[in-house]
Amino acid sequence: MDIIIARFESLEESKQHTIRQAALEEFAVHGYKKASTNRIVKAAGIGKGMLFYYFTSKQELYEYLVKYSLEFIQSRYLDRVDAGEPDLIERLTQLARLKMEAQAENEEVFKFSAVFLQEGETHLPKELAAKIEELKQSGYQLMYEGIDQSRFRKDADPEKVFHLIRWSIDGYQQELLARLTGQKLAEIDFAPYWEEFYAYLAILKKSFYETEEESR
Amino acid sequence: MDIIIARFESLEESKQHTIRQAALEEFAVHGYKKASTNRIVKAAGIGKGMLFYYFTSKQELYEYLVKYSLEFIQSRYLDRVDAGEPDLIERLTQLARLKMEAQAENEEVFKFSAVFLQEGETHLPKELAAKIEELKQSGYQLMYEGIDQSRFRKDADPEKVFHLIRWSIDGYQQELLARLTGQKLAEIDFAPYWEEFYAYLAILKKSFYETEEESR
DNA sequence: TTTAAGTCGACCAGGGTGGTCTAATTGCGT
DNA sequence: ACGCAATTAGACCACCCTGGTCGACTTAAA
Repeated sequence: MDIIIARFESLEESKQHTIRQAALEEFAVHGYKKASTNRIVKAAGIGKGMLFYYFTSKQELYEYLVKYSLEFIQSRYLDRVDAGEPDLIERLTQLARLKMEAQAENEEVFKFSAVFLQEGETHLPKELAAKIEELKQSGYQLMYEGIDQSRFRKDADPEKVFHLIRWSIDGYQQELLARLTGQKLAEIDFAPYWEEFYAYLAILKKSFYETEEESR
Repeated sequence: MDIIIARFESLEESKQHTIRQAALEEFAVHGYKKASTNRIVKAAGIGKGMLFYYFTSKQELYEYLVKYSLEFIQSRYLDRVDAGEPDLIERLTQLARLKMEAQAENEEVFKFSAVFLQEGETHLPKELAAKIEELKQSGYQLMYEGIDQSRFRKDADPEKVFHLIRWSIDGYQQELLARLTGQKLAEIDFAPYWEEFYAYLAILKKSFYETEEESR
């Protein structure tokens, strides 16, 4: 099989990209079972024969895409996070910024990953399923580990404050993404949104962190 | 057509319910196009002929379900909200509680409504599309209108505080629903969750509302 | 000119589709 | 007890789309 995938990998990058994006989108929208190889080749602008020349089967194509996505998310997103940052808001801001950047670079990968994370081990060899679990774990740690909760206001359960801050930031991110549907992420000037975002963060800090002027 | 749907409506309620739930679930999971009438009749335990005896076509079945869901959401959820409540947290709490109750009563309706809200006007006569728009509008008003923002802390943009509180509450609700997947909502004792929820609300109030003891 | 890699899309068998129809059963009015 | 109409089941239909194959054709290198 590697012999065959090699055929795909020795294509010029732009062609690989076209095919990959078409396939990622098809699987992202329809899931494994209902994805259609016919639609993929049409969207990619290649003949049916080529897809099965590059990949022996739908299954193999799917596995290739999962592998590709895992590597992309790892290298373009998770690896760039500074896990040493103890301040929750700083950490989440970093996560948000890096995720947004990675998403702007290849939105389909993230949409597709939502699908295979949800579809689970079906259609996948355990070797790949294990890698997915690894990634999940890794993401979880990046979000929850090594946060200094002593900065939160003392009159509230820090665990809960932690969650409230996370939900707030997720909420903003989600709403922004919804507001931006239809536009190409890569072409958007995010500066004003980051400004807006920082205004929200300032309120979060004022509200949930121990205030410095308390000794007045 | 009404003549034909009447056949369905004069069935005994429990049978109507079985068929309706099977159809709601099928459309909720697969969307209009990919939903299968074969799977519906199998899940409902009736013969193929019956479905097209009660409803002339897949299309008509779909429209019936949309109509049913709109009425359900309106009467079992939106109509029960007290739009006079000016306190944001109270209002959102009410919304959350009523939605949870309605969802426990018929979860499929909510899953299905997510689908037809997203699929939009496709497969629907404008008359029904208009009703959907009405419902959206109505829900929007219930969430945003008549809120007294003067209760928020004065040192932050009330608009932003408003959003932060909403995102927090949505976040909790979403996470709870995720934690509870697989269980029958109707069989769950929500008491401990409400307690937890109120603890979050207390923190939100402490953090985002004008504190009463500021004049100390 | 020969050879081999690359490319295409018509084609295949199989399975699923929404919808129809026949034939059997049931229930009711008499 | 009879007959008629309402109800029911599922075999069946023509059609469409599926993943995958294959032979014909082009290109490029040797």
